[in-house]
Amino acid sequence: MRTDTTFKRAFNDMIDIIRTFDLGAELPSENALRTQLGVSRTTVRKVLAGMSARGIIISEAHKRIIGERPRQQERYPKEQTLAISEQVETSFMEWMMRGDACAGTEINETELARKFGVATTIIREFLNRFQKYGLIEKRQNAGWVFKGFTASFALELFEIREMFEMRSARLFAALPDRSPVWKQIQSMRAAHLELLADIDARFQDFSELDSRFHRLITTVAPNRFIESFQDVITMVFHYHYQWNKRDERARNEVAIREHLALIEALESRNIVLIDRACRLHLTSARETLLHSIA
Amino acid sequence: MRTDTTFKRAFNDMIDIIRTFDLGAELPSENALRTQLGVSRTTVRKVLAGMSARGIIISEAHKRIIGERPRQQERYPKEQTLAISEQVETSFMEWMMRGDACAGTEINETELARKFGVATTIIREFLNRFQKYGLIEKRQNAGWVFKGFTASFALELFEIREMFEMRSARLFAALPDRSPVWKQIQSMRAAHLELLADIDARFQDFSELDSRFHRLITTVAPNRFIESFQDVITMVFHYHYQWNKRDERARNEVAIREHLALIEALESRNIVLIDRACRLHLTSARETLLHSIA
DNA sequence: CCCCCGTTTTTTATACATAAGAAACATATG
DNA sequence: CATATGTTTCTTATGTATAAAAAACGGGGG
Repeated sequence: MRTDTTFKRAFNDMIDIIRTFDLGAELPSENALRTQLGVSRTTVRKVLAGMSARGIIISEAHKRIIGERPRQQERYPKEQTLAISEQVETSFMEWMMRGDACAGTEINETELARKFGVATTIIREFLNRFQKYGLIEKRQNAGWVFKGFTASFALELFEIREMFEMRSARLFAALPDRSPVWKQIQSMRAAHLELLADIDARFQDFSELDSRFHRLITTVAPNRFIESFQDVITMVFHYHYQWNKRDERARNEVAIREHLALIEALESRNIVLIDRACRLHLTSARETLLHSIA
Repeated sequence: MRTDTTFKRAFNDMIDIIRTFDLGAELPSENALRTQLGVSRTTVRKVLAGMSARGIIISEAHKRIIGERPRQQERYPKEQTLAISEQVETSFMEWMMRGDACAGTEINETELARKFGVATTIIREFLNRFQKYGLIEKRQNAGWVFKGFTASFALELFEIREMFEMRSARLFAALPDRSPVWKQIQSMRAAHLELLADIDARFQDFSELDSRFHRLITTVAPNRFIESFQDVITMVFHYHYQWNKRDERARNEVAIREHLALIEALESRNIVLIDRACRLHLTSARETLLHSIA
């Protein structure tokens, strides 16, 4: 049966919303909450009911009042807020990256389902979606093969990445001054500088910033296929570097500086500079990845 | 429960194999047949059993002999040899291309399952795989949206296609004389000329040749992401033009001539010529597609 | 030993069931 | 009559079941 992760996530989010109100304040309408929480009204009502039962909310005639400040410990644990399909992703990545799997390993749906403690349906669905990352391949009537997180995977990945990103970066040169992107680039630079200033403590935050930066660059001229490919890159970096922490701090610092150089080049509108900065960064990122695979 | 399409397909294939033997001849071993038919030995045995039951094969002590020439009418009909998941693909494409769906249409798993007469599981699996074509998008907990077979879809598709194909075509310039690809290019040219000579009767064969040609070009430097993108292109052309037959003959003839020009350019090894021929063909293909969408 | 075939065990493809969640409908209240 | 809440209906996420297909096992001959 379906898990109630949506409810639990909404419940947790609701705690945060309630904390912005004073005790005794009246809550917004169900519909307003629905929009804020990004779930259906059905779920909102379930959350409200749960909070009423705990005394956090008191339902009076035609209104709901905050009766008690919710405590953080009432939150549902993170794991329970993730749909099974999301948990499977993590489990699978871990299985893969941990090195339990080398190139050519056969992937057995039943076995994975057992190992992860989920239904086979979920595994199939996951594998079908995961196929797009280019790491597994289906064989008719006979399961899947893991193709390996190999050097050639990295090279093929970066060949495409280079095409896509150079294409987007070049488009910056022709971007009008009034484009809102320049503002976003500005705040992107600020975010990079901030992170750099506190690099020793926060170097782990880079991964997410990296993804955001590269996605920003590609948004200048949206293309669904390029955006979909960004998912591949994000996945690779997110999970791969989660299991390969070597030189993480240094690696990220270098990348930040390269990003800053690229930002400067973009702002110069000089296509030669843009090209150079972009290629420099991509080459360096590729070498780093290759290095960590070997 | 699982359908026996594998068996039926193998059965049909087996008829063809048997027809290459004389009456009374001894059949190859189960293992040999397994390789020829591309199925498991379990299925081979089922096929053999079925043929024995029909008197086509006579099992004697430690050997099997052909007792009767199988008739074509004993073949299972084509539909019964397609896995449900394959049939769903066709049904879905038809539903989409017929125009039952316009941009923004919400796709309802349950409804599709009912409409196509299959289990919801299959529909979900299909949609998950189909996602990569960029025509549908998933919304959390709320089904899918059809984004429409629109002009912007075609433009985005061709932007990528151009990057990929120009990249591969350019690589030809540096290809050594002894590369086996040149031979394949030669026979590709022959196939084009043949088709052109008989264009009035065979213009419908172009679609498949087109796909093979473009795939050949990309094989010079294999990249799993580019290959996967070829699937998108193949799908688009295959199904779209199945529902848009306008000017089909003329359209295909133009494309064949463009292919021949590109082949010549490739063989010249002159990067400028290659570039021009490649771009010319892609531009023309794009315009044709755009034209047929409008 | 190595290939062939009969048998048994596993795994995949597909159907079906059901609680959670979304959406639609209905009613009430200002 | 517009908006908020109560109720009903429909859809999705996930688990379970099972026949078909694949793979593994095992005994005989050459």
